Amino acid sequence: MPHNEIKADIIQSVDVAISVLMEVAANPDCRLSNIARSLGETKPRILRSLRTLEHRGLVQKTHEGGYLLGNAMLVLGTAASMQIDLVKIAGPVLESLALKAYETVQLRIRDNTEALCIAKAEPSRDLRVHAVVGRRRPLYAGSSKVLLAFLPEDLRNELLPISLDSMTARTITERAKLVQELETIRATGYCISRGEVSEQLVSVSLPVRGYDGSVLAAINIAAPAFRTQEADLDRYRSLLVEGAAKISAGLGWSR
Amino acid sequence: MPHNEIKADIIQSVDVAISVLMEVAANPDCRLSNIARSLGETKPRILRSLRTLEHRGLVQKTHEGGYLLGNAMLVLGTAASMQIDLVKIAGPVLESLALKAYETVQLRIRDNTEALCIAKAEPSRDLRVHAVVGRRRPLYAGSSKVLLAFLPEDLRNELLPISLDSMTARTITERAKLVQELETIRATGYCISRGEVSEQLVSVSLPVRGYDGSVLAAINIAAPAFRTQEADLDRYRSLLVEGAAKISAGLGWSR
DNA sequence: CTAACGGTTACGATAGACGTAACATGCGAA
DNA sequence: TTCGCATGTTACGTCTATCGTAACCGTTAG
Repeated sequence: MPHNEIKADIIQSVDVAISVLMEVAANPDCRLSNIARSLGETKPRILRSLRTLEHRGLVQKTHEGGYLLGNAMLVLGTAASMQIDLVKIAGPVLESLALKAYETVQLRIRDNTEALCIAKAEPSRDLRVHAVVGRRRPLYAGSSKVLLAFLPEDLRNELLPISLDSMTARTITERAKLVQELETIRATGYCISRGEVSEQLVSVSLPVRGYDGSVLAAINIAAPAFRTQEADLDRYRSLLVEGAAKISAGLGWSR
Repeated sequence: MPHNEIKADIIQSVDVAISVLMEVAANPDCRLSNIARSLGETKPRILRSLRTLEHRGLVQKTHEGGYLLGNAMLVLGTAASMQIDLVKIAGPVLESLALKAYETVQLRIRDNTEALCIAKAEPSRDLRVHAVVGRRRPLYAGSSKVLLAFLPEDLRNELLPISLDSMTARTITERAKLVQELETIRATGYCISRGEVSEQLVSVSLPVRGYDGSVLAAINIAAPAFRTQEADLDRYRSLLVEGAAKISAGLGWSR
């Protein structure tokens, strides 16, 4: 059976069960057949998975037969946010930044080859940038570039895909230009993106450092371009400097 | 093997993997051997589970070798709070109540034979009641009684344990008295607990209803007894009436 | 030094998870 | 009505994926 060559001691049943969880998370109220089809598995297998997950409260079945994440998931989720220092410490800081900047603030980490949003805070105004915990973005576009910039050179090169897909007209797609931009980011310590990911948005971002000085995450403020002047970007930047310092300090970093 | 007789199509490997998750959630930074011992499983089995979970980012290993919940868990957790109507709708209401009452507010559901806290909001004052999402309490003591009161009679009797353990001197331990109290709660529509669960605490609670009028949850405000007058309890009660109505309405209930 | 413990690997035996196939049910079209 | 095509479910025999044992490293402690 020439199936998956590389597999390091993974329990398949658990692995598909996790896939099922992810699927339910991504498609609320989805049904057995959908999941089976999306994952390319047989229905009985998925059914068994779902039953097991339901048994433990990780998913629940609506009276119409759709599946949702369950209460145990809430419990595990809040436990996670208490256990992960980064989130625990960053939470209040993000809130405070969102209040002061009156724009959306996000905390992102690098998850393998992508940037992953793991926390956010949104201002209470009608028009605002919408952030989603769990959303992934390429590392080379927009604010996420900071996560790339401070990486050891070999790893950085490894993580840069051969071709840089352009998300908007302003996305940097030339590798050389990107490398140069990363250099600038490392020098100045921050990154400003104007419409690289989404035409109408601008954002400022800064690195967050761990106890050993390594860059663990990036915080950024994202705003609609039309209401954001240069002066605002400057303000956001200094707010972020303060916020990043606070989080980094909480993680044990002393410059 | 005279082990567990009743089991309805549960995948064991997944089941223990979930147990492992729970264990990691409850004991941050715990180690392989601990988990294996707590669960009464062999080390290799748990190691395989952990590896699989780590592979998918549900847990992560600290450089010291302890295990924590991982980033994927955060994602699933926030997905859960967006999917579960009750939490989604109640969230802002709880926040607003906590602000007005300036005391801790909790949302609880019945999970089998226990009350389970699935959301909370705490005021920003130094001395406050500490609530934990995921904490379980018996159904018959304190605020949780509302969850019992509105249940169909047969189920209610089934869920009452033979002996009511007293948590404090004020816990109701006589079954007859409890039944009478439940009657009162049903009649008045709310429940006040004075030190039934913890000596120094008082709390008021009300039922939250689903689209069909069934009681899905209970919200309560808990406060230190020493700073809570009768008038405060009254205020909390009317705040809760308002809040419960808002949540119930959000769930599709029209009296 | 040995003993004890945590983590890990190897491997062969077997329980248990697997897919196939068939059944149940509902819905809509022909 | 009957047929077709979905979804969800059960049954069952096959065989594989998962299990525990045992042995192996390291490190710590005594």
